[in-house]
Amino acid sequence: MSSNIYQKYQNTFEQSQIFAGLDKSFIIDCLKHSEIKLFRRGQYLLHQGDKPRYTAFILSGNLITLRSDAHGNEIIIRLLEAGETCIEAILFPHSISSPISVKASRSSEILCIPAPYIEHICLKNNLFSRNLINVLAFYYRRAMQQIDSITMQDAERRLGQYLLQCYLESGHHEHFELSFRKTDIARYLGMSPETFSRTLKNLQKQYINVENHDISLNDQHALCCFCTPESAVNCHLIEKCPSHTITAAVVSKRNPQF
Amino acid sequence: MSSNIYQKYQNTFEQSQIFAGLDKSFIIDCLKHSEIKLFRRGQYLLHQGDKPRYTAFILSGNLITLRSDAHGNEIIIRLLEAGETCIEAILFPHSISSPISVKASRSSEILCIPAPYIEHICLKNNLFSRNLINVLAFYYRRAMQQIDSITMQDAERRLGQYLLQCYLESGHHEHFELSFRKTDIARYLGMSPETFSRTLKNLQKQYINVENHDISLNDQHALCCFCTPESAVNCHLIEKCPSHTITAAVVSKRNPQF
DNA sequence: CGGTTCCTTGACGCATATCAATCTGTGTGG
DNA sequence: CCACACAGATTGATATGCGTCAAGGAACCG
Repeated sequence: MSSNIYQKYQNTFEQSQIFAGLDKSFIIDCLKHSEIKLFRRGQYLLHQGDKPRYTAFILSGNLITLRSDAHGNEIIIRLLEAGETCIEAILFPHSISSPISVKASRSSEILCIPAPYIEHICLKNNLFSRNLINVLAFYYRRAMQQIDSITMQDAERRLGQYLLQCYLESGHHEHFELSFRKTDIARYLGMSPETFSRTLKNLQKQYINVENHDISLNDQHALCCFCTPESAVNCHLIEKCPSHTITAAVVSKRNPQF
Repeated sequence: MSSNIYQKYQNTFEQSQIFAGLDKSFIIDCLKHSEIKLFRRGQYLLHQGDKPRYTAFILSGNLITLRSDAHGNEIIIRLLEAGETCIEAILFPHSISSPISVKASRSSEILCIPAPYIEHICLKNNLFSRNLINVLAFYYRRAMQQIDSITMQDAERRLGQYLLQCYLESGHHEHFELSFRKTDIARYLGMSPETFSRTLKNLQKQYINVENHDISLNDQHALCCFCTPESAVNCHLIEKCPSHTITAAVVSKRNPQF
């Protein structure tokens, strides 16, 4: 039973940060203590203000984490793919109210790992708690980048960086597609859907070709001008890249004080 | 030696999140493996792009974490007081380059806890690694709030919320002072120093009195209109508060889906 | 095929950044 | 102790990026 599920999603487990390095028996034990739920598009896993009961691991589909204010305005914090987790940060310390909502952006199979079990394996398994620390640290750093880019970069740079990231995550395919609705990507990048649309049109003139949700780069290096130290890490064309040498120079210019 | 230092800063240790619940011997052992350094105003503990060597625990003074782009523009991620830590998130996984710089905003005594020792006690002491998870989760949630307020709130609301937070942290003293330079607070709140200055002047007309870095509230509830679910948790005047009932209603309106 | 949701496009206004000048406070050295 | 210097803060004038409002168009789904 759990074994079947393990095999079906083995790749997803192995490539995830949260289960990295953990063996089959650990994951199967985790599956036995958890529940798999199906969420349809637009359905909520958690509402702002609720107390979370489990951590969500995406087996398939996409989730969105968001915050909304009293006027109903929404801002999207994260766009999640299979193998990612959310609602980890809200379990610690337990019994706090959630500052975010989580909803499915398309039909998604979610592994719901109960909060008490998470606490249990945190204490029992050092590798798991180490993984959890890595995950939290990773998303915390990503949040810093978001703050940075929202305050210091204009809409075009933000969108360009996002597209570059999609390109790199697609495995350097010059043709890829957006996994989320444009409205959601817009809110994730801190801009209105209208601005998103206009900005994409501008980029189209210079770097890319857009057809609905399909993006094609004019050439391999089309988006290189949007490279950052963070995205450079995931790029395996660095050596040949004209703009990377510049980026690298800027970063290494600074010297440690001690 | 280490024992003297422990006694001098006992309160700071006990009230910190990272050492919460850990006993004297643990902290003294930690002191023995660490080094106390003095940083003067403006001096850097870490530059963007460097590999961090330790976690910084503030014994006294103030630190600032920031990011800067190629043009020299800076944005401030956190403003830290005694008892807080930074450079924890950057140690996991180890040997990544720092996405942030850290500098002292005034003369500060910093306990520098070496990265290898942190890793060591993470594996050895479950309570410590639990604390670390709490700390990371806490700052991650704070970063989400920052993203939220930068995109959805105007300058006046952001500054009002910040002042309310200062008021609450001061222990509800109607008179308190800003612990940081106004320029730095401005960049932390995602606005220019000029906008900060103008916005503060606007608030002065209605809610508060400002004299340099000294702030006095017109009355206990002067800043209540800037209350959020996050700040409400730290407020012990909630029952009597006119605006809180409204905030509470908004939050509890949403129902869990299951 | 009709309806709904999502996306696009245009016109307009505002909040906030930027530039530039002045003012204030603080600390330093003579 | 005063005067000078400098960083920080304020203030005004101007520019602009982006949000908002409103309407039209395209794609999708039952």
